[in-house]
Amino acid sequence: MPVISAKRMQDRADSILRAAKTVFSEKGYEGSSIADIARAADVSDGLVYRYFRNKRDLLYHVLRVFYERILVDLERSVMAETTFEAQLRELIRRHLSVFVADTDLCRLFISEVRVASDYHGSAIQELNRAYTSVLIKIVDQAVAAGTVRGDINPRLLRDIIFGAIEHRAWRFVNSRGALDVEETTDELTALLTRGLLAPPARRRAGARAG
Amino acid sequence: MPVISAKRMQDRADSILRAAKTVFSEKGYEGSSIADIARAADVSDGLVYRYFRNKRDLLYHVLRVFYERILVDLERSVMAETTFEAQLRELIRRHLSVFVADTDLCRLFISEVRVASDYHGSAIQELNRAYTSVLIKIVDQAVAAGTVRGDINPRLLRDIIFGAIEHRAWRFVNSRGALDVEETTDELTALLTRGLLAPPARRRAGARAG
Amino acid sequence: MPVISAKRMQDRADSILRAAKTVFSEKGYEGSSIADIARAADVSDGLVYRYFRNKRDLLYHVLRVFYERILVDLERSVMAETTFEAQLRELIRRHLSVFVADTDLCRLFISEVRVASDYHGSAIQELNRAYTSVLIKIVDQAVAAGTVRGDINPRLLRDIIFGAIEHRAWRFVNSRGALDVEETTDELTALLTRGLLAPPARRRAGARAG
Amino acid sequence: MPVISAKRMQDRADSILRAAKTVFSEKGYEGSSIADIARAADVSDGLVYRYFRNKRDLLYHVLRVFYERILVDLERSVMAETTFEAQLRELIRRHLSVFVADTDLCRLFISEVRVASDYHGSAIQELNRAYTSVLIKIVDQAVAAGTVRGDINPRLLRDIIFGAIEHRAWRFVNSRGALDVEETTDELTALLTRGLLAPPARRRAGARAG
DNA sequence: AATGAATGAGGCTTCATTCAT
DNA sequence: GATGAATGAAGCCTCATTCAT
Repeated sequence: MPVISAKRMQDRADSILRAAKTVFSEKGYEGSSIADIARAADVSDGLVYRYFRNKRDLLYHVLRVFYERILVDLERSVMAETTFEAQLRELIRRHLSVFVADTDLCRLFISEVRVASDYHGSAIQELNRAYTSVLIKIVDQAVAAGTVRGDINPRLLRDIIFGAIEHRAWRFVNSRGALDVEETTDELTALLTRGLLAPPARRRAGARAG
Repeated sequence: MPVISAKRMQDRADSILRAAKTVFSEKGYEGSSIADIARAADVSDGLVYRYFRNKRDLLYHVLRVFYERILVDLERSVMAETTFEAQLRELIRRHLSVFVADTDLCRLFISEVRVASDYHGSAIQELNRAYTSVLIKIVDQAVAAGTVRGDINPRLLRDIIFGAIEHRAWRFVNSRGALDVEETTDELTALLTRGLLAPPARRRAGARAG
Repeated sequence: MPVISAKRMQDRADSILRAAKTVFSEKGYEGSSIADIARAADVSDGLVYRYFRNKRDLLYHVLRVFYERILVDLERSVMAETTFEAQLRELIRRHLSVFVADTDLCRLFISEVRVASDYHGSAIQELNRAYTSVLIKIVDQAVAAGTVRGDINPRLLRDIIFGAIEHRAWRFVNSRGALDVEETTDELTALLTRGLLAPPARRRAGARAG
Repeated sequence: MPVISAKRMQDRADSILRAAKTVFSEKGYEGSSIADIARAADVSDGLVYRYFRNKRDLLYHVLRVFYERILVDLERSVMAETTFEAQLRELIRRHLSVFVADTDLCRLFISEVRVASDYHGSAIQELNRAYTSVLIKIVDQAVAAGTVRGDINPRLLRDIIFGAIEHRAWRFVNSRGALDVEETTDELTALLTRGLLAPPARRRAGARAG
């Protein structure tokens, strides 16, 4: 017989988690204090420790919830597309959207977790792996189908795409500018699929004549 | 007449800067204390404040020196190449090398500075801009020369390249694996120039016949 | 009509008391938390406060039970001996055995209670008095019988004996060595009854002659 | 060039040490906070940590100073006596005096340190050993000289004497009664040297005739 | 009667920064 | 110019105790 209902407890935990998400996002991990979070959750300092082992644990839960949210439907919606290019475009669009919608959490992840010594091999890394594995999968399929060149290293490609998006989104976000998700998606997809180089001269023959 | 010579002052400042670089690199910004740095520089705590406004200022100076170092010759050595692809390859190689050689400083930059609210518009950002502008320049030239497709957005390309390298290098660095600079340079250059997609079928016809 | 039977209440109290004994013994008073004890007793934190006023009260009850246990039969078994020396030996043996068997409780008593400001005049002190009074009694009888010198101060003797045993046992206990109860009993009894000094020379002369 | 004179620093350290001695003595180790001690020393909390590694270190320094003080001249003054009995008496007197004069420190030692897991093998234990070794020495000499019975175990005797005194003094101290050092010294010395038992009857015959 | 969630004070310790020397 | 002693504000976390359920 719990003293308060399970729902009430869940609410409390959620409330602390939400508060932590907000505070961490705004002030960074080191810059946030448990007292800040407790105050934001309208809860006593001590209660935070009933629901989370310590400050670090709280951070991980925040990021776990985040990852679980962005993972939902990712694979399904990407695989719903039929061509490699459409799949790639969908993945890029979704990932850009995450950055636009959850900039602060992305920053948190980048600046506090990926850097951390305990990241390698952690549950968070596992979620990250699950997230990026969707890309690996579509590239493998496309290589098998002959759509994508066989000398492509899927893991390098993964780093290119996620690194590029992260960088791109970050810049916009921090310069407080707006990122046009659709346009960026198109440009990035085009660049990746077709490459930088102009087509061979014979196809441009007409242009040369002009 | 200064009580100590200007040269001696410069030596002191350098010594503190060097110490700060080491300590920050090893322990991160929050993890380092002024006392740590002063001890490493064989100087009193108080003296640090004569040369640098505060801990944050010290960090910025460390990164400034770092940037100035990696900027040296960058433009010259890239422009020394004659084709766009060679220029791109050179830029990628150099940037990958920076990550490999100065992992800790890169981490410092990524986790402590780019995140900071005072980064936008700062002197550090200016250096970053100077660093990345080399890429913009070679792309603009290549577009003008018709080597690179005219619909390429040079700023997007910049984010792709630097984002990709950062991501790639970071992964290797944190998984304690070795990053093969030459191989990664080749793969990344190839991917960016030629794109992901396999050439049109008619070009493969010959191969198929073989 | 109580909601639970008196017996059940007693069981609960006993269970808490047993848990407290274990936990206090293992971790010391300050090192133990009510939560520790409640968990060990398989009971809620709050219930502890229904049976005991507070943490301190719990400690006193633990020690009370301890004292009551070691008091049982003490007087009877000591008085069953017929000579003073045998009575003294029995008392020493039993007290040494308590230290060996219940080291942790003894430590608890020494370090947490005897020191406490509320000890003087407390129920625990009363039990301690009852315990040590057995010694006073046999000494008084032996003095009356002429077996023990009349100038002996029984209270000083009491402190000597209990202090000596405590000291001796403590040393062994903390150095993780084994204390030989029988040997220590013999030596201590001999020393106390016969004193330190060698017999006068003239008595040794005869011995030497014999 | 120290910022403040060495003397000033020593004064600070002494002042903190004195404050710690007082506060620990009054409230026990666990009951004292660094803030209490800093306030008593009229110093900031942080300064305590410049002079002492941590709270425990502070406790050990307090006890070290104490031991060094009571060790001074102990051996010299005991060995100045010529007979075993006089030496023993001197040792007992001095030790009783320590308890009377420094009750609180004795309590501190007994309740906080001897109990501690880090006592065994510590510097404090070494000081304790030095202190008690004086007794071992005079007993060994007396045994060699034939004054003390050869079957006496000097280490057992040490525990008897120090245990007895500790117990005796403790009781008085805590009952706020006054301990008569001279009287207790005499009684304890007599008891230990001559033993409890009345002399054989034939020797009392003469006394009876007297 | 029993629970255990909730409180909130308080503990130890660190450290950026200042300023008397 | 240089020192490093001194400050004091936080920070994280624990836990005895209470009280709504």
